[in-house]
Amino acid sequence: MVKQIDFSKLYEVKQAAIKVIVERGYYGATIAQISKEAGVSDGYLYRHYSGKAELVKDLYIERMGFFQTIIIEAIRKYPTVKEVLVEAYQFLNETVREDLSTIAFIFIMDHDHSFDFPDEIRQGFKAIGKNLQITGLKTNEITKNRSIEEIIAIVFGLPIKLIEMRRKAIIKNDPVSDRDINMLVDICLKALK
Amino acid sequence: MVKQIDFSKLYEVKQAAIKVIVERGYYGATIAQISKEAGVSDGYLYRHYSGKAELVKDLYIERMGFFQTIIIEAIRKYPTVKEVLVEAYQFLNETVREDLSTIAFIFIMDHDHSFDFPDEIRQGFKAIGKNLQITGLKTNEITKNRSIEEIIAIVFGLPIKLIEMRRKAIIKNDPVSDRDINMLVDICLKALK
Amino acid sequence: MVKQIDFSKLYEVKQAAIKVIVERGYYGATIAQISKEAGVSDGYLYRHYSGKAELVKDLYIERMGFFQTIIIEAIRKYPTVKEVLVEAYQFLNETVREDLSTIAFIFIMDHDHSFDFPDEIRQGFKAIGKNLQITGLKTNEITKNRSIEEIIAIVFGLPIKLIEMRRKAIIKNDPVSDRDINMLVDICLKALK
Amino acid sequence: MVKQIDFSKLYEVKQAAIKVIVERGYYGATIAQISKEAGVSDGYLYRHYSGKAELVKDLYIERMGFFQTIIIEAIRKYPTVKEVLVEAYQFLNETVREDLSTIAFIFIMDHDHSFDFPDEIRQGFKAIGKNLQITGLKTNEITKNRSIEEIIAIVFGLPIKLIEMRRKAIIKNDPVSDRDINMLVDICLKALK
DNA sequence: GATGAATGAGGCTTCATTCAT
DNA sequence: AATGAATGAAGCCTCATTCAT
Repeated sequence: MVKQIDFSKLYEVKQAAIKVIVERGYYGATIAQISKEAGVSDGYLYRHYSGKAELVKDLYIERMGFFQTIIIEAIRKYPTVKEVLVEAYQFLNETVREDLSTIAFIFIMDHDHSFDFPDEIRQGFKAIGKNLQITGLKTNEITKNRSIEEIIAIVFGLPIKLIEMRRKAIIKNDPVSDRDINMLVDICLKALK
Repeated sequence: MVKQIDFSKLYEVKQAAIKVIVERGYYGATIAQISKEAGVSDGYLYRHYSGKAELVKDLYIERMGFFQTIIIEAIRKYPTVKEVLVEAYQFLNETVREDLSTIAFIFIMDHDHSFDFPDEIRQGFKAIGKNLQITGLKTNEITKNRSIEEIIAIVFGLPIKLIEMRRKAIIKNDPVSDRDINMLVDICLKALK
Repeated sequence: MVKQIDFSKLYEVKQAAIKVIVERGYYGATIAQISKEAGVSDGYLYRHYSGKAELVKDLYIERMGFFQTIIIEAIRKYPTVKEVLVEAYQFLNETVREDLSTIAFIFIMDHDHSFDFPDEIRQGFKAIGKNLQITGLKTNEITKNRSIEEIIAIVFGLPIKLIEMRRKAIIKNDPVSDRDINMLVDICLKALK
Repeated sequence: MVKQIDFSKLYEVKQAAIKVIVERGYYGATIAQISKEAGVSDGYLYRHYSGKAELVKDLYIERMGFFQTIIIEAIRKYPTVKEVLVEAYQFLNETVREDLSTIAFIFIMDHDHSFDFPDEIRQGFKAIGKNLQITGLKTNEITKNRSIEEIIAIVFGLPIKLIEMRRKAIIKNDPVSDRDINMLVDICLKALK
């Protein structure tokens, strides 16, 4: 009756899903584990989603969409690409630091080829690329030779690769630091120019 | 007098594994699908590998290791980072064009949190980073502020992200072209400097 | 409000397991056969046991343990070995007549070299042997030359062999009768003296 | 061409089969293991037997039949049941001591309900029972109340149970000794009378 | 609305058997 | 005659999903 209860339960389910998926991967995560972690029954989830796949897709859209929104708003707010990048990477780092698993979850789904990549997220990246390009062209931070696709590759490819390398301990496995972020911004700006 | 092992079958299995994993992800790929695709029996695989995990790990080491070897040899052969990158990306593109899925496969396993990342590949990346740095410092193509980790992130993060974006059709889904490669080399060199 | 565990189903599974194992041996019995015989799904079993081995071990402990309990209580209740044996063999015959296969099942597992013999059952036999000896020495029904081990061999070896012979139809395959039991008691008492 | 070679190979296969079956049970023993142990190919066996089941059945008949022959000959040779039993149990113990696995193999198959018990072995037991009865009635070692079935149960049930108990270490797990055998003979004679 | 007992399709793997050489 | 590479049926088990309560 009272929707509040629902939403908090649903929130628990989502958090549990992220936690378990990060720990064991999408296929390794079972409904039973997620339900237990969330303190709800196995069947509960099916009252809100058609199944595991839908839950995860919704969750991906919600979290990745939020991240995209942050960036889009940063683009609106700041006049330079540099400021946008700093804001975006700071967010990646700070806001998400207390909840690192969300970013890990996004990564996992992002690279799972069995995951049906949502079109709205695709459109979001396109929009970010376009708007970054517009900003960059105005401020001369981005060369006109740089395509939208390249811009996205640079802006997202570098931090993602860095985080991945840390996870795999290629060179070291420290958490990403503020210094790392500044360096990333630096590299991106050079690559964009 | 005795039936000989048919190595072409093994090759078929590997190709099939890559194909199916690229289509459906590691967990989404089943032994039955791989076997069917390869035109062998379900049991065949187990005469050569202890299981699915070993097949995939071996395959990853084989393919990623080959790619690393190409780069390491390019570093030995060429005096500039630019030439190394052109060679490496050309390889990525030409040699692998007829079998683009190998790159996608590597990418998938690369980001799979349940995949036990092979140490020899980790060491390979480290070596590539170090040697690229040495070359780059000599030729002034790489600033001394760029750490080995950042060099690897740049050199591998960008092309991989581009390929991944093409797969997801973020902007377009054309195969990667020579023009794309030249641009990638360009961006990398800027980012390294 | 919630579906209750249907314990009759669990009972059916146990009975089915015994039936199928008696028909085809431990390894010859498949989960599919047991499930079908019990009228439950293949997966049902795994909600109660970690697997086939655990089901069977539990079942063995349950049934053999019950039999041991009967004997131990008979020893407490009756002052002579003869009365204990009559009670025990009657039980073997009457209580178990409608479900003779339980004895066969116990026998199968008893002789299966891959079966991890439960220590509690081992201890049960030891206790029975010791207490029978004590009783028998008091009543002069057991010679002091008879070791505990020999007592157990006699008391359990004879009826079990008889039942086994009936199964294999060495001489005949009638069910064990009251007359058979009296004769068994007789033989045991002679062997013990 | 030379049959000798064949027979020695076949002998190796049989010995290997026994060894592996004793180690891992009938189902646990694989053709691959047996072949490897025997130093022949997997396919070899199928040139002499229709399959695993036939190999094992033949082997059982061969070995159990040999044991039965020993007893039957002992009955012919000796005028008293006691002497027969001593001979039989001695054989069980001494002759087989150097090849304990044969007796273990017989036991395993004997108690495997998936094993199709060979009729000729059944007949062998019947014959042994009958002839023992004839001898025992003559010498007064067996009461006329003792049926053939009971005689077999006593004569085979006791040593088998003892050996089984040793295997399971119910009381102790020493190998069966000469003293044990004398005691067994003693007990049997009492039980038969 | 919520539960969780029960289901059963489908996954991985084993291994007796076949048959080209 | 003998081999052993290859097969594929069949086993055990998992887990997303259903539905009676």
